[in-house]
Amino acid sequence: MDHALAAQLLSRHGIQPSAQRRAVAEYVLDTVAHPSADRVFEVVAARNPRISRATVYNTLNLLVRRGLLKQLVIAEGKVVFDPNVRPHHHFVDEASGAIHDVPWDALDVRKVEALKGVDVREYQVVLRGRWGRRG
Amino acid sequence: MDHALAAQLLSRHGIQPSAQRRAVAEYVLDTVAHPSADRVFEVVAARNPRISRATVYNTLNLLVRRGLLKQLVIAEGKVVFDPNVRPHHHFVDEASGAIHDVPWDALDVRKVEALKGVDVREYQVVLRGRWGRRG
DNA sequence: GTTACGGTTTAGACAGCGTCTAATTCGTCT
DNA sequence: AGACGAATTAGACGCTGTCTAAACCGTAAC
Repeated sequence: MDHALAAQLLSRHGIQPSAQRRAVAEYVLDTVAHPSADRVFEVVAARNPRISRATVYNTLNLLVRRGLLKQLVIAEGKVVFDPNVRPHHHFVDEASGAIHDVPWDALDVRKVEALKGVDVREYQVVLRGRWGRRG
Repeated sequence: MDHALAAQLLSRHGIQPSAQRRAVAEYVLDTVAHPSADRVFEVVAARNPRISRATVYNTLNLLVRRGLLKQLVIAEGKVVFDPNVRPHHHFVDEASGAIHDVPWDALDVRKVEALKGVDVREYQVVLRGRWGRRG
């Protein structure tokens, strides 16, 4: 994602597009790698040494609050981020730990509405196994 | 769960039933609270002060390896344990963070076998929302 | 009963993730 | 240039989890 588009997106969501926030946004809003916060810090700091860990964490949490990013609790020991904020499922490769998106329509979940006594705000299927094999 | 039954279960799975392991098993194999490792340590240490954090972690990992317990990566920042090792789904209460089991048959997931190029070893639906409301 | 042995437990050091704070820097407006 | 609020920074801190080396069992042999 380029500089100008990142700034545009931030502004449109009420976030002041500082240089550091643009740098974070350029990477994290345009990846399918589901990076952790520390991974984002590594990548962004490599390009732009003038950024601190705290700023990366603050910016990521801000992007989540503003709906540009979604937090996933799927990987052990850390939270990862996904710029795809539309409903979809996730596949976790057990060998590599890599997380892959599975389109919403690829699976069919029924009877969610039939659950009694609960208010479901969102749901997803989390699959684990091996990715990239003859299925 | 009582002393004798815990010892029996451990032995049956090839685990020497020491006093510390029995104490951990008595609690964690008979709860629906989905406790974290540190929570297990708190509860067990309160009853039996002669146990260390390392032993609790070691015992929990051992129970997982032996199939008596399942690890869940659902809560932020920590792993939780579930003595229900049969397939089932999970509901996360967003207000309290509490995790509830949802029976396998309560939901119906279709088209998993139709996924191409993957080898699915297991899957579950993770729901988030409010538990205990008129649904 | 004491010796020896393998397995278990222990305290504490250590590393990674994430938050917080106080001080500094930045951008803008005057 | 000066002043102000917002953003950023380094580092301290707390929690989760693993590792290590030493101490501690329990049992079997003498």
